[in-house]
Amino acid sequence: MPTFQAPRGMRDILPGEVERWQALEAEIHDLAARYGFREIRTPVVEHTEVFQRTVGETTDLVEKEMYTFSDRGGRLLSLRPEGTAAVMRAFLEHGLARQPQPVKLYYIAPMFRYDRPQRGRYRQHTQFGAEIIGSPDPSADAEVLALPVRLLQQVGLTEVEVRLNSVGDAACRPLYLAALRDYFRPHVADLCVDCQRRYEEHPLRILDCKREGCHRIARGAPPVFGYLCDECAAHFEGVRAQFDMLGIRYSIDPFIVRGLDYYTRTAAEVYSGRLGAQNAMFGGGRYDGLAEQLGGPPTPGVGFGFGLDRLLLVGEQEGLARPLDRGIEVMVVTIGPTARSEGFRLADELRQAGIRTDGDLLVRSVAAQMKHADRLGARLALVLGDDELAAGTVTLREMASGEQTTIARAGIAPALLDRLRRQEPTNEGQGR
RNA sequence: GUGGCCGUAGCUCAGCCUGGCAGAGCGCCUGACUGUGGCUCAGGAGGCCGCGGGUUCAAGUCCCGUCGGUCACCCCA
Repeated sequence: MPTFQAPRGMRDILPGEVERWQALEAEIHDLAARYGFREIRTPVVEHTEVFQRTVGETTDLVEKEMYTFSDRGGRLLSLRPEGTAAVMRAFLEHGLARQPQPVKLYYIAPMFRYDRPQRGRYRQHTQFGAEIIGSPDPSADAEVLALPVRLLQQVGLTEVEVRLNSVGDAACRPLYLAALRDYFRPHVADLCVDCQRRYEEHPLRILDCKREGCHRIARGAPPVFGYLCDECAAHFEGVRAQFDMLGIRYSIDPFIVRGLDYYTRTAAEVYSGRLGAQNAMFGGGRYDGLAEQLGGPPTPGVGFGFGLDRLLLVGEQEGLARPLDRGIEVMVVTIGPTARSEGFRLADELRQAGIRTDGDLLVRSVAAQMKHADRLGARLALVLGDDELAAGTVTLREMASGEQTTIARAGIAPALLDRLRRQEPTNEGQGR
């Protein structure tokens, strides 16, 4: 038994699984570029306040899920639990408002939350997120949210439905909260303890409660739509119209509330039936007040966060195409010390020519080297012994057929390259 | 943070109920006459039975704790 394990809720991604990540990440970079998004990388750690002031003091995320510590200089820092606040911080810090507007940014980055781990919920997970900062128009909402939808379709998950809602803005939300309090007031005693607290702090969240009792009461609550101000109502209509235009399926769900305080107007989520309890694939929305909460000028923004660990879990269950691993193509097999040393030169030559090549690092017998070539899935073995050295040749063995030919040592790299690329397996050579 | 279930070799698991020498398959390594893999055969390495404590003549097996995983709650991606 190893003495150490990875920290709870965190895991190693080993060869075999890592290829899925690489393929997915490549797909995302490509998708984001096609939609005109540029990548941004921010530190894994931020000043704790960045999240406290934006995500909300009373949210679970800030209240009990952050990895917070003070560094040796006495600064209070946190591992980032989500991406949007950090991106906005960077936007403000570097004056990106002076770049051509709107600014379209995306990231693939690890997030940290001190949760109780289970399948699909990790203390370190990776999110793909994108933000459009600088446009208040509904088309911006539809355009960022199209990204995760297209990604899902692209990886083969076509049965996805976006759930949409509007949570109002600074103008109309207070009215709605008041209306909710009015509605829940006579029911407070019947709500769960959490919701009784929510009644005081954030009655919107009661709508989100999954407890049967609370849910039954919440079902009778007045829907937000009657309370949206004209601007918010128009915005919501605009987003819907854009979704229709793009042919993106969605449903209206007045119970989508989002667990982060910075959201205004648009709120969106997508779930998967394949994920058990941890079923949210992505969530997002508009956050027009976020920049001001960070001390910046009023700046509209909209974005989402997508859980890639969960996407891969679903993809695995759906049996989606497994990316080819980049195993070796050629194994150099040598006999005797002189050939062994020459074999190193040969292997390196092939590698520089672009061929995935391996050799013997254990001074093994020819049989063992051949066996190793087979285990690693090499297509060709190049046998090099005293005979070949003397003749200036190499014995080439097709592993699949066992067919052997003698070829010249000189100019071998181009010859092999041609041979390998000419009769590539049909599904190789695309999508990287 | 709450409750349930589960931790035995690198992997998948049997053994636990009913305490008595730690096992299988796969994988890994070596060999089967001189320089050739896959199939087969033979051999080998590898386990503080997650960790700690308790009960017992004796604990992988029973009890408690703890760490980790998992399911649900909660929360969320």
